[in-house]
Amino acid sequence: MSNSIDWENFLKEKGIRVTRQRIAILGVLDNSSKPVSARGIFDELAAKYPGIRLSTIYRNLNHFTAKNMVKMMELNIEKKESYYELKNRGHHHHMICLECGEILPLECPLKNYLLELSSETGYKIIDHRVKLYGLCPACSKEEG
Amino acid sequence: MSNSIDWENFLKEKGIRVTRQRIAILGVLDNSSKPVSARGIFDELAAKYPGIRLSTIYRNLNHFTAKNMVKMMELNIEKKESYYELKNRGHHHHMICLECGEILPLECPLKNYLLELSSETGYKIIDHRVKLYGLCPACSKEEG
DNA sequence: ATGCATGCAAATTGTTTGCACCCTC
DNA sequence: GAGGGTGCAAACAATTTGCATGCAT
Repeated sequence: MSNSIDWENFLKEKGIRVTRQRIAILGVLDNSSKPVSARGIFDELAAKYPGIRLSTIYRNLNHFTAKNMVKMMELNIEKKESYYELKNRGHHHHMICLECGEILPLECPLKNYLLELSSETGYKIIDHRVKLYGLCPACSKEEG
Repeated sequence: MSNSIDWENFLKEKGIRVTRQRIAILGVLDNSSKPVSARGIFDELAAKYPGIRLSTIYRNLNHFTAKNMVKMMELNIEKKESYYELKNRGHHHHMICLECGEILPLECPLKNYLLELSSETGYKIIDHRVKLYGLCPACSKEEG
């Protein structure tokens, strides 16, 4: 909700060309408390930016991902749609309610485990994903 | 590698109609030490079952997933392709080498964490996914 | 002025669906 | 013989790509 971020400078500092569309996309990502899909971003922008195309969204999301500004993830077990989140929120994971879709951020429970595992196996662990699926208190009540 | 599993009976016991294709698909899953994609299964079967179609593979994988016989997952960060694994291997996770694609099964490090989290938050945790990405010892050497 | 970014449309890829026919129970 | 399963083709959905033009540097 940091309505005031100076995306123009943010992009300039990263050496990325400043365009209306890029600022708009970053704005949507920043305004959302949970990860958003490309289509989700598109839907929010379509009104204000009549000409905007999904390919533009995708191209920029890929660009941002490569520049390590956003993180791509799949939130649903079955859906093939990807979701994106600004990386400035710090490392965390998600718990998703299978019923209502609520998304809860979680602190990473693997810190120590990764260190141990790395030294045990000789693997250099670069990235990891953790997702929990379940029913939030409200929805689990309804189920009985 | 349990070449001897009696899939016919296996299916019958589950109340699932026995077909050549289903037995073949289960065979491929069982013979593979790592998760396989629908296309992967198709490629292995195309020779022996000339008429077989990807839609048959998908339909059956969905069926098996619904019957809780296999588990669907995405192995690659970027790829949208789903992978499938027999559930008879027990609960575990995967570490994937980003360089050579080697897949290592991992014991679940979250058992206690999930219990705690569940009682702390009131969430009923139904399922979860953990994936680690990195470089296996061999590949990390090459990178320097 | 140069080159990267965008709009637009068409191509790709993974997966699903409709329908007629076939096979299992 | 009845209903589910399969082959085949066509539909879908998410994402990518080619190309001409437009805009940021």
